[in-house]
Amino acid sequence: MATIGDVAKLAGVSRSTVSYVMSGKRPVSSEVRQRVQEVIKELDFSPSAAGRALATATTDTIALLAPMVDNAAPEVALQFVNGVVQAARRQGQDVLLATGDEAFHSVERLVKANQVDGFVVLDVEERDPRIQALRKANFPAVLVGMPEGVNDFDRVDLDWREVGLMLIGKLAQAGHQHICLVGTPAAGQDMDMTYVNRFNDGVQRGAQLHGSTLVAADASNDFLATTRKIEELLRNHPEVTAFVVRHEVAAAPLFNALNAAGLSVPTDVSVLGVSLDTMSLHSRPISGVLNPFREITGAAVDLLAQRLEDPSLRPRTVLLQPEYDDRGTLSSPKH
Amino acid sequence: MATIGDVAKLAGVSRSTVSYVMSGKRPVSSEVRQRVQEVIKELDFSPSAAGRALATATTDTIALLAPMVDNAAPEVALQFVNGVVQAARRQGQDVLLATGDEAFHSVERLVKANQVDGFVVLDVEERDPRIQALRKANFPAVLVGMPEGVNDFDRVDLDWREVGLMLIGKLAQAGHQHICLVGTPAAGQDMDMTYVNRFNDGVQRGAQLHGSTLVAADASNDFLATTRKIEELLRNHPEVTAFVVRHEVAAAPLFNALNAAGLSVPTDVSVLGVSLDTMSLHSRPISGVLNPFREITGAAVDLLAQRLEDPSLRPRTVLLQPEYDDRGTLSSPKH
DNA sequence: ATGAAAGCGCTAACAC
DNA sequence: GTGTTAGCGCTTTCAT
Repeated sequence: MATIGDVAKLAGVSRSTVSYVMSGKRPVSSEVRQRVQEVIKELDFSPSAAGRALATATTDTIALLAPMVDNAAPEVALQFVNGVVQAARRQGQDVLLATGDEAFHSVERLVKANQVDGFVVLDVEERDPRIQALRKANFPAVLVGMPEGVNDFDRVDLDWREVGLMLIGKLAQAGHQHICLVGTPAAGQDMDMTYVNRFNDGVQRGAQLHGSTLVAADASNDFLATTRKIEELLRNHPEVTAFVVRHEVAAAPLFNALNAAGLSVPTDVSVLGVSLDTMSLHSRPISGVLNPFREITGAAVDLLAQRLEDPSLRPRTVLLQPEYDDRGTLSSPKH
Repeated sequence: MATIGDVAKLAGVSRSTVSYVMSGKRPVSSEVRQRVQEVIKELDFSPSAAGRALATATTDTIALLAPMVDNAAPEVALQFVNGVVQAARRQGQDVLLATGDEAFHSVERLVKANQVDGFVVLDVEERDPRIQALRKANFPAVLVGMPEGVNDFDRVDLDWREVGLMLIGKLAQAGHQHICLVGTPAAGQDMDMTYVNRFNDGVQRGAQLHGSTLVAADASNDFLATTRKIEELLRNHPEVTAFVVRHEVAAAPLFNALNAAGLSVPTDVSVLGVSLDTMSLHSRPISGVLNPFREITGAAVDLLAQRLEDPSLRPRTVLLQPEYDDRGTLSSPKH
């Protein structure tokens, strides 16, 4: 590979001039610029990342910490990962991916080796150990999620509380009194995800506001087990006329159980929830809100990029508001 | 951050000695080694990735090219990405992730900037442009997939032809004559994925061997559309007694259609396919083969690591053999 | 067994 | 507007 020295020699200028032509950080006469650019093309030169990193103490790479806990919906996780990568490239950044345990343990390592300029933290939990590590390292980072009382980091998320309120509100408005929430905090390891609490908060508050009665059905990533849970609930709570799912994963077993019980949607019962896309892979589409993963990841990367530009920025929180999306799974209950 | 110079000074040795203590590339007296290691601990020193990269022309980072085409099953894609990352860490490598268009266009960029040591290529297609780019760059790479006639790269994949043969064989053995293949090559953009052709090959060959009659039903990532396709097929081909799905994504709409038609599995019809895990998220588990994503990604990263050690290695192909997994969705057809 | 010094490729402060 | 040069942090050859 050609180096900046090769370019300089062939163009008959100094290496710094080549550097300045590329960065534009100081004026270069147009003839020289022209000539240098030609040589760069000719030699197919592109600066070595390592050389640049060493000189600037900057890598143009961000780390993406994505635990991808088993319990979370894999299709959702993938969209977030993909969204971050796409957004990062738009900012001229590459993405170093850490998953599983590494997502939790690599902060120190990456910081100490100066391998990345900043972090995007996915699946943030309350009292997340990564927050401590990041704080200690005093390194640019943005959290996707809203751990309580953490106001020294940039945070981005969907306003899950508002989602809960909205969904219950819609159901109450349609006349539903007895609502089943599929996927309770007790359901799995994702109970510590910040969004779960906020969503449940919104749901509780909505029920309080509208005088709805709530019952819960556990959901897991086991189709059959979840189906059984819901069938059990249908037996024990025949008064339930509506279901709310926190995400699409629970939709397939829910429809499966409803089907088996001979209940049709929305004639007999209504189903609302958060889905990933307008098109559904694993069940019929449900009314409710679309997860704005593109907006979330875009905002996260933008916040991080701004912070890299100006580290003194004070922390900001972006709370995206949900929009209701009608897919025909909501109607008024029969009497 | 401390540098190697700080360590050297504090330990009263030269920088090279510190370097050699870390690398073990030349003997160091145990007293000196001891002392140096203490200081390293004390200063919490860890070598700068950039400095090391510049000196060694090595980054300890591999690029993961994961197009994540819309059509592919996202949960499958995620497992592959995760698998590669985990395996890479075991080899002491970090992973730079490129998705979408970037997965196709970043090869030159990453190679020229010397940002990575090698590539893992996911979702390989026949006549994949990345193969050309990689060949031109003459850079270490391993393909997950088996493009025909490409024998100058390491390749790893499940033996999809054998999968097709096995599934049809199982069905034929149970007495099924009329089999529906859900998700044909015509179904989507994934028609160029190398595994699709090989799977279909195996299925065709199996049908030929056992004298089975095949019909095809298109599957897409639209639940409702796929459901309709299958319902249509059930009407037009009442003789069909068994279904084969290429992956779980098609299972949910298939069961949905079967349900609606009042057909139960395996009493009325049998269902076989490739699933991701023993536990199913979106439908009841199906008999067939489990996608050995962990073995595939592990082998891919191992091959790459070996090639990084010794670039002169001649290209190898690893074809993992499928194992049959019984989940109770296969039985003999009624007469 | 250890040290001195060159060099990896780049940027930027300092000349002019 | 351009060139010279020091230096980023590390590895490794050459001396001793």
